[in-house]
Amino acid sequence: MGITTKGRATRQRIVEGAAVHLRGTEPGTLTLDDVRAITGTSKGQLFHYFPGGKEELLLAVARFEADRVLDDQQPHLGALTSWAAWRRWRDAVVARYRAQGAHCPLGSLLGQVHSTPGAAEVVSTLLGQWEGHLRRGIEAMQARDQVDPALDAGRHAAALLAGVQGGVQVLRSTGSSRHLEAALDLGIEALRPPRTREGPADP
Amino acid sequence: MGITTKGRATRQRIVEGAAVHLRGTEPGTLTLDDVRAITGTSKGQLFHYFPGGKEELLLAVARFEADRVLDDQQPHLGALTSWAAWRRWRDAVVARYRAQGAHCPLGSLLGQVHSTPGAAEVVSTLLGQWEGHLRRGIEAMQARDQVDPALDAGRHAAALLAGVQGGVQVLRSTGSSRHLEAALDLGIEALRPPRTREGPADP
DNA sequence: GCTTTCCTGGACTCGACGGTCCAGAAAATT
DNA sequence: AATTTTCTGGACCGTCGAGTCCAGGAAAGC
Repeated sequence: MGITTKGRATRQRIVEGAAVHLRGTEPGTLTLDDVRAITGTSKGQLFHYFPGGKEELLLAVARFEADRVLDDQQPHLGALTSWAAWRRWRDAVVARYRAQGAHCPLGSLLGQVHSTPGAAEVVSTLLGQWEGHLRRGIEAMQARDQVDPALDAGRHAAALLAGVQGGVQVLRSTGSSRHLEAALDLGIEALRPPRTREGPADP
Repeated sequence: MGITTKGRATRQRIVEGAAVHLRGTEPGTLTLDDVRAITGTSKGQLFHYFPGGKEELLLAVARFEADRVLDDQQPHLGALTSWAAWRRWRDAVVARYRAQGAHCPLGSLLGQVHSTPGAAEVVSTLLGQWEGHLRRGIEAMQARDQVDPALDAGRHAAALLAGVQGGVQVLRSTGSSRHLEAALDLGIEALRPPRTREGPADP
């Protein structure tokens, strides 16, 4: 009564293989036979590890990809304590989504495993964590007197997150990162004090 | 050699019926038999009017819905010439997407008929028109000295559009309009002159 | 070493769904 | 009224893909 090391490895191989395939094609076109072919497994194994079938597998992939989304923005996202850090984060986001072009795992998941119970939870968690990082970043800047303390960190974090999400969506549709960059730049700009737009120097 | 009035009506009935169904369910679950059932038509008619099959039908629905998106924001979106008009537009957007909750036609289309040739064009056109309205609105405000003429209208329009798109996406996922409202409010706020945050009075 | 549990492979079922076909009704055209 | 075109209904087909089943191989436990 337990799971062997070999079993764990196979399960992991399935999830990662499916994730890779999902990154290269439209979601919804993914078939279990695709997964079989890519990961070198059999139907038996698929249903052995994911008794809930395709939906359970997709949800596992969703969790896997959700983790990657924030990881790819680290270490910048976790330490937004200077204007330079914000700049690096902004560049990392643009670079990441430019690179992946038409396929945002989050977007794919949002569009695909939408109405299931656990799926909404995965998305909510991801968005919540993302926004939390941004909010704490803004608060850190406020604590350092580089951002007006009267500014509502929660609102700005929410707006910034929305801008990034929308920018990525437009990027996926049109291939241009113009909106993403505009949303990021103006969103960050809005944090700077209105009087001295350059703000205190960054060591 | 021509199309009869009856034919036109049937075609329209098919498109609208499919659109209604698409608004109430996940896209991708739509089957031709669903459309048949809803619109009271037969397979023969479906392929008579849409020889390209499901894809052509979906594309027709996409165009139909894309028109609705901007129409629903009128007349506000077409005349953003005062702060009050911006406010009305903002309220209209929030109300519209709150009401439709989990199903944004644009979002559905983005996620569904993604990779086809004409689909990208529909989305690009819609986004382009939307952004154009916003840009002209900002320029109109600049012409009236209510917005700093040095401000880059194109960039702000792009960022605002991204914020709306992302806000709607979050709304679809979490059910909360917090992000959408934050993105709209802060995006519009960013247009106001920094010195006099209240701006000239609105007659 | 023997038993029990876990792991793997693949053949098979079965339903769903897109798409085809054609015959006949309804309009339009002459 | 005859004829041609368009419209409509529905039976039919082929495929594809999710999920089942079970038999045999590998580990783990005793």
